Amino acid sequence: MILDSETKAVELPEDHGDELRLWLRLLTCTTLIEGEVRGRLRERFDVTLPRFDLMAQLDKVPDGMTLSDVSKRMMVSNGNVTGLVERLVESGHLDRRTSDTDRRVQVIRLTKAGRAEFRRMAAEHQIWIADIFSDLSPKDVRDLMRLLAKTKGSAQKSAQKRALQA
Amino acid sequence: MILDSETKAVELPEDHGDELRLWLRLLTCTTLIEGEVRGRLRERFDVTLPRFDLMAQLDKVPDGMTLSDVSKRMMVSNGNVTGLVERLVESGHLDRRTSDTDRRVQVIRLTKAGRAEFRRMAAEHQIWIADIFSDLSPKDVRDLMRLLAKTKGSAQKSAQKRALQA
DNA sequence: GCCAATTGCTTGAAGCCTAAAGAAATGCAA
DNA sequence: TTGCATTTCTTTAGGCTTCAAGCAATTGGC
Repeated sequence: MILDSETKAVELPEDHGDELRLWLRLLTCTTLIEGEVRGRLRERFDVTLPRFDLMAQLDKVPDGMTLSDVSKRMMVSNGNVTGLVERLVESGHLDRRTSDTDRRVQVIRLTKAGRAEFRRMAAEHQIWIADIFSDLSPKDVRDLMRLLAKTKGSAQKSAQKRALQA
Repeated sequence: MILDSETKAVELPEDHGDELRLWLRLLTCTTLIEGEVRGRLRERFDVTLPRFDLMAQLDKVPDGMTLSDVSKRMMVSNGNVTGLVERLVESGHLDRRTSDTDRRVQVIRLTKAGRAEFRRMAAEHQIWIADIFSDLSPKDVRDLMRLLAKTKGSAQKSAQKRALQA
């Protein structure tokens, strides 16, 4: 039986196994690397990965960000950020104040000590990452960057589609 | 100042920015897709991603696996699996018994209902994944598979190196 | 100015996750 | 056989994470 592309509408069971295998491999890579980074951050600096990630976001901006901004950039829920920030303020890494123009808004920044601490960690972190990817050639890295950009776009489109239906 | 490759030993600050950017992009892709899948599993089947993943592992083997096996395959801690299994046994998806030959070992399997439920979810899940990756050509998929395999190998090597030092 | 909708954040309940310590069973070597 | 190391799993403490509900402040339409 031969079918042309128009016939798709009848919903034949297509083969989607390749995409599934790709997704599982992507997930494996990320889990593996994440675990490795988490372990090194812990044993070397006694810091958790989420704390490090949050500080990384703040290091990019001198004047701080709102909790919502952090939440969007880290792609985690608002409530999650509330707790993380709480602990990092407690430990003296972060500085938090209410916005002058909008009293709902909390602006957080790295303290001087927090920034110094982060820079120290980030320097090593970058070397770990380079080591983890060291078998990849510069071309591999470029190709991966391109393909992952395409993947990201595709995933966002798909997510967008679902969001509209809901 | 010109330096040849021999001079690396003096530890010049090399440029590792590309690898870092690659890692962040990889992480973004995974987080994005994971969130999407988590949301769909929740709204469509009221199941969590870890539960689904655990059931996926068990669906591959008819005779069940030990908790340690599951733990290794899912790349999560032992204690984590203990809790997950507990809840899935409670809900009737899993069957658990102590090994006949080694009383330390717990063997878990999908129940009949659990397997049916999983198959139902997996069928849709696979379509979601295909949709999420739908902008990628077959060649893109192949290339990504290859590059991620290389990445996985590289990361494992790096992790291995660290494990030996410790 | 007033009210409804929206926005920014927090809280609470439930579950996920890790690292570390501990209990039970096994295996192996003296 | 005895004793010690190892393996398998559980427990505990602490932290991360989501979702949903809720509160407070702001915005926009009238």
